[in-house]
Amino acid sequence: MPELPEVETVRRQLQPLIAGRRVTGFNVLPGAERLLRGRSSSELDSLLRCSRFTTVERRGKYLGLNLEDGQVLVVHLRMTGSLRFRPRGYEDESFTRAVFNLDHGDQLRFVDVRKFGTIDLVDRMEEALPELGPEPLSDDFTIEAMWHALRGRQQPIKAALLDQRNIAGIGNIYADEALFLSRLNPEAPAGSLRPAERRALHAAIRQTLQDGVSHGGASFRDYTDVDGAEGEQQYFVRVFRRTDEPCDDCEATIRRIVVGGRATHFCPKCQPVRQRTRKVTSNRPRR
DNA sequence: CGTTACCTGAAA
DNA sequence: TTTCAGGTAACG
Repeated sequence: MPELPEVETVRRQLQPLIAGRRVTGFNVLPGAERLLRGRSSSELDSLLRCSRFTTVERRGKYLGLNLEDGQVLVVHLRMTGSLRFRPRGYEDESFTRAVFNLDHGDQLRFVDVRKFGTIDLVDRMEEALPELGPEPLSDDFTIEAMWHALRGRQQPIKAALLDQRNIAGIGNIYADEALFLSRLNPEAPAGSLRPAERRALHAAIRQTLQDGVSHGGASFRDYTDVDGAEGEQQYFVRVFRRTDEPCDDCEATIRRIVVGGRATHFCPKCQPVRQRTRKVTSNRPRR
């Protein structure tokens, strides 16, 4: 569920809370063993015990919790996961799947209704990451870098934005929002964008992700921050989950279709289908 | 490329 | 009761 802005919100909150804190124990609750992807709770417990957290990094939708001995705890929240920092004596919470006990009795809890989330412990963060495209909020995410990731692709632009190998961190909310802001039809072939459209999309991606971070992420259902609080970005969306509501800009009715297997929301008047004027000539091989 | 599976609860 | 869900990997 959480996308780049939600994960970045967690990163920013978590780092000052756990930096310098020592792990006194770790355990996965019964029925959630898959979270560790084949490793055992006791194995992780012995590897983590007595180590101190330092900084927290983010790459796409992945969090990297660095430990002073060089290990990195790589966490992916998937659809419903959340990391919660809870002080000593805080009440138990439903759907807690794993607990990091910290010094002074505080806990870092991994709460995840659907149990899709993952936790890996590695020596370098990259070891736990799949192939990921550029960071859309970094300085090197230029229009050219974006186009390099999209050119030659026949797939719908919506699907291309969701593919983490193209650009890291965009999910269903921010893909729909970025396409609305740039007035692009979600089904337009990714490789068909003209220069003006590329510029618009690039600006829209950065704008919508930055807005999401500014508002502490979007809580449509399960997302909460490190304190269990909701974000505010859901109050600012232009199309996401606003099916049958009037468009803010033109009053046309927002539609919901399925693109690349995902619910897709758009304004048919602001984001019309355009005639292709430029053929896709090459398919860039993916390594 | 699109579809299915992974899980569980909330909403329709 | 059925459908749907901020994600991704594994299918065909």
